[in-house]
Amino acid sequence: MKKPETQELRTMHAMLCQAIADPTRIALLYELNDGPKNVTQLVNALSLPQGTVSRHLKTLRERYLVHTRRDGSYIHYELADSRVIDALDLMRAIKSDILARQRNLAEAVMK
Amino acid sequence: MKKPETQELRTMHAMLCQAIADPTRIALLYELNDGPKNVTQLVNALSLPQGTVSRHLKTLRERYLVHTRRDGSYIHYELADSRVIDALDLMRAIKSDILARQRNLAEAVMK
DNA sequence: TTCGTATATTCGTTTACCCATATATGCGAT
DNA sequence: ATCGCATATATGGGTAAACGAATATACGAA
Repeated sequence: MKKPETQELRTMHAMLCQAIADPTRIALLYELNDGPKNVTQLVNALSLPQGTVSRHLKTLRERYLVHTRRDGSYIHYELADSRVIDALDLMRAIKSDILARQRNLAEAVMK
Repeated sequence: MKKPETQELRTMHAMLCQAIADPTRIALLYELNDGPKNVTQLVNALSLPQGTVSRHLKTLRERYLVHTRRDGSYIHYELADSRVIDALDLMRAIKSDILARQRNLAEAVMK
């Protein structure tokens, strides 16, 4: 009864995951989780070159994880689906557990 | 009160996400979600070259998303943390919604 | 020891991504 | 039209990661 995902669907799945597989884009997504922001605000918040921010926003846009709303000369970006934050939080929790386990291991070795 | 993640932590976060950003590894993780399997079983399940499977398993191992148990000449792989499946499911749900929206859009244009 | 199966790794190549810098475009104001 | 700011994209270079094919290692059985 379990139908296998086609290769194409899995590739799309992977492309979506790839979108969140970069430190800058992770930071951008969390920033946008606080509310819509324009590019300049994101540049200031992350202290990154404007070109870099725009490039990563393009990646997120192309994968439909953010969308834009023009307001005069500003373009406001916002999260398209807050579940991406849930997914990021899950991965972050996994990471924290891995780190905690390694810390415990290190302590055990020290004694 | 919100402490910013260090760059290093965010990089680790991204490395974990990168681990799930490949179609083959996604397939491997879902396979392992059904229960532990050895490499040959995974090779047969996914119809991929053994070298390819081993290489991707190494990636997952290095990031602590799977762990191994040797049993005679077999090495059984199992999920280290089932939350990674939850994260993958979230991303898959997001993907499905994107596809549905595009289908609706296409239909609307047709009429 | 040798053989056969299971798993891992190496090699060479290609593809894809990241960054920084520079340049281009879009829009409001003058 | 031009100026200035906001945003986007193009270019070039470095690095990482993907693949197939081949080879190496680990283990059990004989």
